[in-house]
Amino acid sequence: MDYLHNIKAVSMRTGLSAHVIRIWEKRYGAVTPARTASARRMYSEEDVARLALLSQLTQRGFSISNLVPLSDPELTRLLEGGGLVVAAPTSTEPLLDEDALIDQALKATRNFSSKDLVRCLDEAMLQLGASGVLERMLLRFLRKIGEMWAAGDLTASQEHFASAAIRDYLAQRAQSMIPSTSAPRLVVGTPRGQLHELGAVISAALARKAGWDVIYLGPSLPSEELAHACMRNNASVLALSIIYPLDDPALAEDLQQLAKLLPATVKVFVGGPNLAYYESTLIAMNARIISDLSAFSTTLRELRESGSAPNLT
Amino acid sequence: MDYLHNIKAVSMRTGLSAHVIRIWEKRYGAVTPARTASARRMYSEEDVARLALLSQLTQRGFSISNLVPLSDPELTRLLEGGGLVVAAPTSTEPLLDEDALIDQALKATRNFSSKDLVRCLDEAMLQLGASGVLERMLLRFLRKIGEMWAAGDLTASQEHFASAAIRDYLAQRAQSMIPSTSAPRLVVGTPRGQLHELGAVISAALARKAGWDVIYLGPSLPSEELAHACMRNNASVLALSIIYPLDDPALAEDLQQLAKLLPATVKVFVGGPNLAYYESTLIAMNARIISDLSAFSTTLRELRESGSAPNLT
DNA sequence: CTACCTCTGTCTAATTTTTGTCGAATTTTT
DNA sequence: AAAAATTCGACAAAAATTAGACAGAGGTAG
Repeated sequence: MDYLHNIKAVSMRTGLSAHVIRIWEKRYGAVTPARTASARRMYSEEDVARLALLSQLTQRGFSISNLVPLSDPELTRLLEGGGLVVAAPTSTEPLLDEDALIDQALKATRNFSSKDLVRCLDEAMLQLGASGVLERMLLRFLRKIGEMWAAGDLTASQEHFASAAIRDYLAQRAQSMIPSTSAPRLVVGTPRGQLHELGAVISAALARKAGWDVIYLGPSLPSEELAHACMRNNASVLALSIIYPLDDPALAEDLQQLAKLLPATVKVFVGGPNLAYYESTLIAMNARIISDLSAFSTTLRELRESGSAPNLT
Repeated sequence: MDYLHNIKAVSMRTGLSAHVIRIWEKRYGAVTPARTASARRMYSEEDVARLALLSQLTQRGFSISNLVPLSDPELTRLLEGGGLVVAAPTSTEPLLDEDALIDQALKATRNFSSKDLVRCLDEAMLQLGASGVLERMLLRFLRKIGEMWAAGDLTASQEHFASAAIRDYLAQRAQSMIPSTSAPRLVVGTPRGQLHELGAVISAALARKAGWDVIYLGPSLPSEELAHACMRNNASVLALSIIYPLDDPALAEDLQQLAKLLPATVKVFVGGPNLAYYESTLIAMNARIISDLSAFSTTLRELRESGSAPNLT
């Protein structure tokens, strides 16, 4: 019934090293495990759960000494609330507006500093909320990067670096929501030749947040592949991001082919800074152009709720 | 009807050595097999099942002395609740385990099931440890994907999906170690034309684990960009992954140019399934070919400790 | 800006307990 | 006779314990 765990098992389950588990006990009394006759620590299931919570929260930047006085339910709330519950600890910095945050993010990108970029995004999450970051800030950031790149103020490696760092950030912090089994599927990617994946990354995070079961494919997929992935997974939406180049005849052709391959049940959404060149093609294939991410988000929610997705195997 | 097994058979079915089975009986009374008139141990099917459970659980860090007092249903519950495994009963060679995990991962990839893929990776982390997963399993998985893709058994979208899912997984669970300020820098990416980033992802995770400050650039960067990123960040190592195509003359040229652009202080490591085509170029540019990831890992640790990295802003 | 301080995690060393492996002598099975 | 199991004791390796030292990050006061 109440099995007790040795420190090794606890270490494996919580991701904390045995050293840290002991030192937390000694310094802060984080948990007080039972002891065997020979002084081995034996942890209850509750101990393990608490340590797991502490582990998650310290990884997000909370300090262990502040965490320890809290009860388990408080820790849980903190974790779920994304840290919004408790006042920011002793930050005397002036509140940054969206523009300042974007500037900071650009600076971090220029310096290849993932640490600074993460800090900036954390700050932005607090200031603007998840939807503010996804729907507005990151989008503007992305456009800005595009402009600077075109102007030669930013290198491709810096752009790639930022994409990768933001991708990792979103994977880590964006709610790792497990989509319900009834969630409709959405395939995200960029078409062939489109190497910039940040737009797709943002859309994927947004869709996950809207309760969709997202299948993320990454950049540069030919139309057969996109169509195959949609059909194989019975997806009801395909979201594409087009950023550069913005006038690729091969891409227009590819899109036309995509329209032929794709069953009519799959709605196509396309986003990008300036889709004028592809507009006629997109209209012909009945794709919807995303110009506003919050509208995209709303649409996804509506689609999900209207449940127009008869999912079968 | 109740067939009884001799100790050898039990040993093979549970993966435990005959020695261990006996000593567990003697010290802890793990099971009490029937005996023949001449004192041979004869194990029932239930005995075998219990030993198999114990074997699985000890492999995960539970200690045998704690386990023995539990009943079979309790052991089962522990196995299911504590780990994330469904676990086929009683199949146990370590080699087979790794193969089975890879098979599972391939199946998840084919089905575009990130849930299954994550579960499989969690399981693998427990069974093989982080370095086992990074240095062996994922590498073999990657090769297998390459083969299947070449054979037409897997689509590009499936390959992309797996890359993205594994990338997210590693971002989430691999310890988001914050490198110390004195950590030497390493730039990771794939050269121009190389769209498959999984190899680079694995190297990046490995390097982070070895205490390096990793700057991840993602796929397909021209040599100027790679060189620029290295110099801009005062990196001491550049790690490249080359997977497909394996005979691209443009890439060979690009590598030569890279050698010219890169300062001599930057060591170059290159990994890939079969680098014969580029070998002469790589040797000429004094790059080191990675054929064994655990050796790569060791080398990185050594380099870091020998501390030949005068870092400046 | 520097010098100090605290917080936190890592690491080492010496010791003890737990656990797995081995060899030798003996008996049974093939 | 060779192969397989048995028991027993010895031993080696792994894991856990304590205590203390140490280093990096970040904050604070001068």
